[in-house]
Amino acid sequence: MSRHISKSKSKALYLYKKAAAVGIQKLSLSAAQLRTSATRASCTDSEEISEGEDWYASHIIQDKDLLRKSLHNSGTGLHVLDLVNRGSLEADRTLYNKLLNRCTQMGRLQQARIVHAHILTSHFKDDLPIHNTILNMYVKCGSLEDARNLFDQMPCKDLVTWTALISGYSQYDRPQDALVLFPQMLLRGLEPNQFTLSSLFKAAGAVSDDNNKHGRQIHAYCLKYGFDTNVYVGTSLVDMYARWGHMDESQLIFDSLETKNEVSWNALIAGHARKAQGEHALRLFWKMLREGFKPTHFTYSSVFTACASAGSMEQGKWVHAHMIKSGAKLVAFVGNTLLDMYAKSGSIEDARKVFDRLVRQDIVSWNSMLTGYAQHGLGQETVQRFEEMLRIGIQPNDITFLCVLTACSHAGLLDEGQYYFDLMKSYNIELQISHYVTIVDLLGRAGLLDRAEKFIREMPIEPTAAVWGALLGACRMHKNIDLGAYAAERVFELDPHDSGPHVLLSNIYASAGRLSDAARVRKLMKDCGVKKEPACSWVEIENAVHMFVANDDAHPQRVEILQMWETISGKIKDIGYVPDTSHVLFFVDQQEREVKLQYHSEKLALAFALLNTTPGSTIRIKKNIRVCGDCHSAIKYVSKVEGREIIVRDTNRFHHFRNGSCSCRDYW
DNA sequence: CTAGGGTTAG
Repeated sequence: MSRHISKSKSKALYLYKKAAAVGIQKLSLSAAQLRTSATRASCTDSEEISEGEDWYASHIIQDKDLLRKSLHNSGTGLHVLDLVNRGSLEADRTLYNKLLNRCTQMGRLQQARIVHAHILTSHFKDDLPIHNTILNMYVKCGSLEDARNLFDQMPCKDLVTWTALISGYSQYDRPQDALVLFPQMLLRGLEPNQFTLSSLFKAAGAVSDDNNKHGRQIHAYCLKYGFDTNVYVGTSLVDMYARWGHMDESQLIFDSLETKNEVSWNALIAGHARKAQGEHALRLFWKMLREGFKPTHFTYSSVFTACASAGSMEQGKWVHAHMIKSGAKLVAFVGNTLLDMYAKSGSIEDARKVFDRLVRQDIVSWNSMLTGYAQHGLGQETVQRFEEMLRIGIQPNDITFLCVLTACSHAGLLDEGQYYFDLMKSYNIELQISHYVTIVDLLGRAGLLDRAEKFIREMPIEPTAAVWGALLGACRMHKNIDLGAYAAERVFELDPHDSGPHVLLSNIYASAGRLSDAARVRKLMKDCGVKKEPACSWVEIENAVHMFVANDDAHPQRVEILQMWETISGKIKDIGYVPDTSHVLFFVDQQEREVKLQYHSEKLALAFALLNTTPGSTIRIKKNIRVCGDCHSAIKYVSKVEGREIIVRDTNRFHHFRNGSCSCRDYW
């Protein structure tokens, strides 16, 4: 008996080696690679292999229960192949499926290749379902190269084969590869099913080619064959249109869904959140609850993002309370968006509380927290927390450094900024254009305009419009006309459609009294068809966000708002406020200029907030462009005379006004 | 055997 075993053992080993060799060719692997795979497999699965040896020692394995028990252990269970090789075990479909599933679940590519090689020597070498499973396994292990090789080598393919590869490409961010497979599949006479279509829509949502041709064509196909009633297909359609930014169509498809689930709602809500339509996203969230759907982590994550973009902390708090009641754990993926919501809607303290309560902080949590400190102008705090992060061994990434550099720039920490820029090399972090922009900003804000220009000239990569734009901004701040005009020219060349540089340059001229040059730049901007985004401010009062544009005369409370500003304006002039008209570019007399200034949107929002909030409460205003010098000065005085804390969120930072001064120390 | 939704910067 024992002689028989040893004979069959050597024969099996010979076959296995041959099997591996055949597998090598089919898999386009070198023999060396496969040997490495095998070695690694035995290393990582060493426990199982020794366990396998024990089994071998205890004679022939025919007991199926014992086999099942072996597969219940952790690891891929690869050692059972040795038993097959030794002739102690018959490899049937179930066994191979179990091994393949195990490799898939654990994402073990090396072991997956070994099982594949083994199958090629068995009588399943031409079996279609088994090969589909192998293909799926490679996809789930993240190796689309292995998946594609196998796909190309399969003489017979069915719908599942094609769908598995299409879904692989769509999941791993190769939408074009997924989309080109579809017509090829149709040419071979195969028709898609709901699995194929939902993968294709996911892929199509990630590309926006000419008028989204691919996605729309597949949508038409889908309608023709009636697959759109499937909830997966329907949801992927909702998501596809949402990713293209076509929220009306997305909503239309959503409304037409016969069956919806929480994923459908999430796709729609996330779409609005991505487009910064926070109010809309929130309305949908409450509607989702009313209709009896249970929010998931995905939902909360999108809703907090929506609140962050809308700056609506009050509603964000309600949603937060709702999440706490639902008993959901504060995991990083959701917690990070919650943290960001508090930071962006003005409460760095609450953001910090969320950070401390997270189940586990990841790199995004740290980055969000640092960004929060940086945007609130807390430069020292940012640097300290960053140092703490390094001390406890958290590996920073490119975004971390961007936060820290931005913080240094905004807080005027010149030396620290340069030090951290150099430090990036020792953390092996690739310097990106945004890091260079921040350094130009850092030098420029500090008034070192020549050094900033020299830095740009010596950059190892080609400067972009953003780099010159940072220099231009610094020139405006320090009123350097010549260099500013030069920087502006570079920006016009590199990005002719941005209104920012035109506005900045005309501001530079205007503040130097060169009003005809200012007007010339304005005219140039108009002639080139460059459009300036209208300036707006928002303020949240009792769960509703109110919007204001400059010189708003359509507002229902218009008269009261203007009266309120008159009163305030008088009060702050009494304690020293002098309207600064240099930020206004119109050819008007002094009196009229002052009128224009008074109606800047943040002033209207502030007056409205003073009318509609209780005395002493904090006022939070959001702006879509930078606050002008005059408004900044006026708000400082208002914070003093009214005894209010006023928090203004700019496009890139926060201003905390309290008792006559601002957290930015007039440096922004 | 094959399918859909979520985070940080600028």
